[in-house]
Amino acid sequence: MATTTAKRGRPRSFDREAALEQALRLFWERGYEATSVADLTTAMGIRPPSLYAAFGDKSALFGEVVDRYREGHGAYATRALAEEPTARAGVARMLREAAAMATDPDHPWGCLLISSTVNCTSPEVTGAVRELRNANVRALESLIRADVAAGHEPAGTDPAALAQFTAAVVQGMSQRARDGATRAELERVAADAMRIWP
Amino acid sequence: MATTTAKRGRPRSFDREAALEQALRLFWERGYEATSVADLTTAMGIRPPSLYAAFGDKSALFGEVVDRYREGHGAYATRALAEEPTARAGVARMLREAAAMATDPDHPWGCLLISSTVNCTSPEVTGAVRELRNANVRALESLIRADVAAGHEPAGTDPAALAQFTAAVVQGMSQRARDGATRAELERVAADAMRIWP
DNA sequence: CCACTTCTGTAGTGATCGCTAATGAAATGA
DNA sequence: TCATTTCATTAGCGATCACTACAGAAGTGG
Repeated sequence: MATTTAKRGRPRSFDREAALEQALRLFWERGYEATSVADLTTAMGIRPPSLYAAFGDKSALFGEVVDRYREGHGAYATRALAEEPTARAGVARMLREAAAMATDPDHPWGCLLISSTVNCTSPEVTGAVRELRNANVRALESLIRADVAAGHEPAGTDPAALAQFTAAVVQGMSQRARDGATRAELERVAADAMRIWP
Repeated sequence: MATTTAKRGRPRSFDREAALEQALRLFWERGYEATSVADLTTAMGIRPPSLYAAFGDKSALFGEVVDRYREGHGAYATRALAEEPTARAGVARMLREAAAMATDPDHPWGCLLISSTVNCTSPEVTGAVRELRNANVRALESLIRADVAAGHEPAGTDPAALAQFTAAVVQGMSQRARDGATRAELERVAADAMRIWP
C-alpha cells in the first residue's frame, strides 16, 4: 500500500480541530443531550452535512470531544498521578489542580467527564463516560495499592477507601464549581481532603 | 368568604399525590429536561390536558416535585442537622444517612436536587435548584458558626470551610451513587470525611 | 329535569429534534 | 480539457418536543 499524501477531491473548507474545540466548549457547558446539532453547527460555523461527513454523528463527535478533553484540559489528573513520587503527593497535586481547572474563567466550569452526561437518556453514551470515571477510580486505587506495597505509604492506608473518597471529593468539587464555588474555596476543600490520609 | 368544602364540576379521576410521586421518580431518574411530558403522562397514567390542568406546566410540576422531595426523601438532611445536639454530630448523621438514601434500591440513586438539573437549558429551573443547594451550604455554615459561638466546637473550627467541604462530599457521594458506588463504600466516605473536623 | 362547572380524551398545533437526499462547487489525475 | 472524487449548500425527511382547542363526560346546585 502506497501512502498517498496528496488528497483527492475538494478539500475541507473549515478547520477540523477548531470546529472540534467549539463542540467541546458547547458539550462542556450544556452537556451531551442538551446540546443540539443545530447548536453545534452554529458554533462550529458549518452546516449539518459537513458535521456528519467529518465526524459521523452526534455521539461520535461527542466521543472525539471526550478524547480531546482527556488529552487536553483533563490531562492534568493523569500527569499529576504519574509525575509525583508518591500516590499521596500525586493526589494532593491532582486535587489542587482540579480546583484551578474547574474554576478557570477561560472555559466552562467543572469537569466535562463528570457533568456532561448526568442527564442523558442514551445508555451507550452514559455508560461509556461512566466507565471512564469508574476506570479512573480503579486506576487510582491500583496506584495507591502499589505505593503501599512499595512501602511509600504508612501502614493502615486503605487503597480502595482512599480512591473512593478522592473520587467523591473530585466529583463534588466539579459540582460545586458549576454552582459558583471559587478557586480559593475549592483549594481549601482539596487541602482539607488530604488530611484524611494516614 | 365562606369556605366551600363541596366541589363543583366533575371530580378529578386520578390520585394527584400518586401521580406526583410517579413524576418524582421519573425526574429523579432522568433529570428535568430529559424527562418528556409524554414520559410523564405515561408514568402518571393520565393524558396531557389532565397534567396541565392539575399542575400548570412542566416546570411547575417539577417545582412541586422538588418540594415533595425536600419534604420526603430529602428531609433526612434537615432533620439530622436539627435534631443532633451539635453541628458535628448533625453532619456526621447527615452524611451517614446520605450514603443510605443515595443507594437505596427502592428509588433512583443519588440526590434529586443535585443531579436532576445538571444538564438543563432553562436558566430559571437550573437557577432555582442551584439556589436551593447553595442555600443549604449557607445554612450549614450558619449552623456550624452558631455552634462554634456557643462553645460546642473546638477552636480552629472554620464554619465556611467545613460547610463547603461537606457540600462537596455530599454532592460527590450522590454522583458516585449514580455511578454504582455501594452503600458501604459511601458510608466509608462519610466516615472519612468526618475526620477533617478539628 | 336543566343549567353550570370542571375534568377527560381525541387530535391536533408549530417548533425543534437528529439526520440526509440531491445538487452544485472545488479540488486532483490523466 | 475532462472525468473523478470529495466537500458544501439547500431543503426537507419523519419523529418528537411542550402544549392546547374542542367536544363530550361527570359531577353539583337549582
